Amino acid sequence: MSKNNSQSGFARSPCPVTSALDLVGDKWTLVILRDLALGKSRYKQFQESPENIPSNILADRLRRMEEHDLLVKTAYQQRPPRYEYRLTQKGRDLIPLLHVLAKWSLKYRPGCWDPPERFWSL
Amino acid sequence: MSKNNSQSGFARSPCPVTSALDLVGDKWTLVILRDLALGKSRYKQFQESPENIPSNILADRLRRMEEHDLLVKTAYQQRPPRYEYRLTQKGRDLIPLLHVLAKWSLKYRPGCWDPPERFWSL
DNA sequence: GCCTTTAACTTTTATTTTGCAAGTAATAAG
DNA sequence: CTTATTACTTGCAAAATAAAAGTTAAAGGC
Repeated sequence: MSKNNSQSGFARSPCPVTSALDLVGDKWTLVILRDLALGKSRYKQFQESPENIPSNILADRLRRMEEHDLLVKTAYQQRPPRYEYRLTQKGRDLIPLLHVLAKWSLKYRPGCWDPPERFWSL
Repeated sequence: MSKNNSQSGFARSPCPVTSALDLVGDKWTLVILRDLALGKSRYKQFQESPENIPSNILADRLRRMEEHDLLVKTAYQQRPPRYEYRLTQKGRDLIPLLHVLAKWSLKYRPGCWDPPERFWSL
């Protein structure tokens, strides 16, 4: 049920590269972070992204990201219960990762689209 | 046998964030990149890193990274056959990712170690 | 020549993670 | 009372990852 290495909090090693990757280095977390950074905040909106994240994975990742305080989940109405997800500062501090990834892709992956202007100013 | 979406070369979408993640957004590729960036070049050296990458995965990732031109594999002697792996410019251009990850960890993941001085100047 | 060692993998067999399809809960609207 | 919407959960299949052991091609010692 848990995937972490003993008590240390580091799944693989205390290396600052891998310790971050232990939290965000999976197939979907940074995709969700991108959506959050671009202003999406609701479950449905994440599902509508072109990558088609499976619903169970989405629920699990949102849960884990909240657990690690990358985002906060709040009800924006209670009848019927509806929620929104927002990045914390800890989560926003990962946005530079998205910039590096995007710049690299624009250089080396022909055919990928240009992000909206405001992406770069996040 | 292949994991890519039709002909486009993009496994998930042409988004510049996900298109890079399609290549390096798995559990091990960036750990290997870290080792390469820090000067390791041989199979055995990667295996000795504290994260303990499984041997079959290491072989597969090195293969994929070469396939995507993130590194080149060359024999540094032929009897017995021995190889070394070196980053290409395309691979080196991913190093800023490691810097962002490490900075974030130093801020938010207490207990992880400080990288060697020369890590930051890569 | 024979035995042990080393580097670089591969193979086999688990275990875990991811993906897909369908289902559920709590309302609102008609 | 029926349909729709949002936010999920559940069950099962498929794929990825992991652990352990085995293989290949030599070198080096005795």
